[in-house]
Amino acid sequence: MEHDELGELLREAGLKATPKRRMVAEYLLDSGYARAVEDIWCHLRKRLATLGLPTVYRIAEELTEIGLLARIDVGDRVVRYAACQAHGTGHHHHIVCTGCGSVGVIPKCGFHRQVDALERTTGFRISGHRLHVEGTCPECQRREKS
Amino acid sequence: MEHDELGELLREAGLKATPKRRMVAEYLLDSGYARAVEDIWCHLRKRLATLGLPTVYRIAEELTEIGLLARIDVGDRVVRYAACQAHGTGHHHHIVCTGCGSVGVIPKCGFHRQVDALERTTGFRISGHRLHVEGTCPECQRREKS
DNA sequence: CTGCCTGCAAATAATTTGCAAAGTA
DNA sequence: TACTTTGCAAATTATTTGCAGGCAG
Repeated sequence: MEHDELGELLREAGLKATPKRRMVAEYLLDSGYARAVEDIWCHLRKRLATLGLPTVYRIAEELTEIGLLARIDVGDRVVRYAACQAHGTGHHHHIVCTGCGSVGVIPKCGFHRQVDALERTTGFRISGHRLHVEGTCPECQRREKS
Repeated sequence: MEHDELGELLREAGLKATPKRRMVAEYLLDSGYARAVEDIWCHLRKRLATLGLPTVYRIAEELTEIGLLARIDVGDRVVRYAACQAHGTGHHHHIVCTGCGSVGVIPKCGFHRQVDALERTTGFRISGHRLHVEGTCPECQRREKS
């Protein structure tokens, strides 16, 4: 038997490697898109009819907690999840296609360089930040031209 | 009579300068805090019992549309609104105190310098971004020490 | 006076929770 | 076996909508 990477990741995090957790993780890892919980559920239900919506909510949160997924907030008040391709590589942000929801990685974040100056000018002690970038992915650009 | 700045702003935007719109705007302009719609409503209702919650929702959105308020998204799924102190001064972001909700301005945003490089490396055409910074405001820092 | 504003009541819609049954290690 | 995970049904909660009456310009 080969290295069951996903299973190990889950168990290391103290989660049991159940089929449903695997399904959700694998679906998003393969897809490369940010998906609403309901979308994930609709898709996976075709394979496994007994999958419950609350379960998908719970799993998505757990997988986000352990860094496997990223919460993507497009601004409608629907939380989406995407495979965090930069899982384990440290601080980074995501760029999301407004057309199709595909997600890219922004590996370097220049913001930390501004933090000192900002703390001085605002008086705030800065504890964290979140950058949301949107645009059009290469594929959707191609589609536009036609 | 003096310059009714707020009234003018509203009318210029094509909105009637009604007392309720003024109340919401003035409350947030004075407060300096990010407030959930329900908080705004609870506060203003003491003065004006007939104020409806849906009205506050509508007004907050309108005032955001015209740039007077800013939508603040703390990550719980409750939309908050704050006076946009940098109203009219162009692109900027906000820093929000996790303790009390007070809001500061981040006048300069270094992100545009990264856009070109990022478009090249990701292939995305970038159309916009949103930076959310959190921290502890000076007052809450003082309070912590005691 | 005319059309924009607003209150109220009710509808949505996403997400959460309780609990008993089922599955993993 | 012991503890985690999950399904289902129902509850929550923020936000939205429809519509009749009210108010600013």
